Amino acid sequence: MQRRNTRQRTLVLDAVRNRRDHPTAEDIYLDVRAHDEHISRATVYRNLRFLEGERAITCVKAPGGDRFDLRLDSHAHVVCTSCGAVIDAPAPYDAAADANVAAGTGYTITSHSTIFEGLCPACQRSQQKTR
Amino acid sequence: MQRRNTRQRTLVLDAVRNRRDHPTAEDIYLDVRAHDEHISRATVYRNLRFLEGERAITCVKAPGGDRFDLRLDSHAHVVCTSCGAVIDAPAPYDAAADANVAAGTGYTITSHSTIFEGLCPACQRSQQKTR
DNA sequence: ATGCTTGCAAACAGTTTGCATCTAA
DNA sequence: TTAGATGCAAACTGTTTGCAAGCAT
Repeated sequence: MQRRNTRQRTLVLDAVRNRRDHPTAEDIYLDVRAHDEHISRATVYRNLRFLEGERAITCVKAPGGDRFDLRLDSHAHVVCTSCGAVIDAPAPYDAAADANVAAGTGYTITSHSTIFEGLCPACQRSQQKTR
Repeated sequence: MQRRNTRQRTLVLDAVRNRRDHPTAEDIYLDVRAHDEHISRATVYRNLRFLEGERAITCVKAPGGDRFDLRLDSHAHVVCTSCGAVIDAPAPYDAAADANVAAGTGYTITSHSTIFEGLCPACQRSQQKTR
């Protein structure tokens, strides 16, 4: 299998690179559309999966759909339960936990992911107004 | 709003109670179907969400769909990347992490969930055979 | 020239919803 | 009696796939 550098593939990778806010596949699609009016959603999805497989990007499984990220190291995320915003969490990766769970379950653990849930500052403010 | 104890609602709750393996909505639907040939998928989904809202059950966001659980305390899970099995992880809930992330981000953190990924013992064996 | 990639549309999985009917309280 | 609950089918969201045509190598 040969990797080909198509214009579309480059556009998708660049779109992920140009964002720091964990975009959804749809976000990337819209960004790429701004550069190429004819690219299809299928191509964007295929390339996101392809780049994920190549470990050029990673994906975060958030409620409401996958989010993509340039960061390659495992790290936790915070999701706003109101607006859906996703940011990196300032929490260290606990590698020892993987070993402990492996020992306790018999599973082979490759990694773990942690998602914190809460309200982002903006949504905290707008909820105060409402009440 | 009044909560009504319909036969269907009871069947759904009982079905979750009778399983210890984090069933999907479809699993529950099939179990309930065994007792009532005419119950609809919509009713099962509605009742799962309803019971979740009442905090009678919890749901785990696993790849491939939500999994339901009788346990009400926050706890980590292990997902087999090959067969999709979900089990409870023998890992303590780190409440201090919530406070740390809240302090570091300005978010109000309500909780976090951790999902370990790896291969269950059965899939480890079958992968060895294949190679 | 070869075969990986694309665009399109259709298929798909999981879940939710509109609506007329039914039923628990 | 009546508001909440059901069953059915259709809608919906996010994502994947079959296929003929296109393009990187």
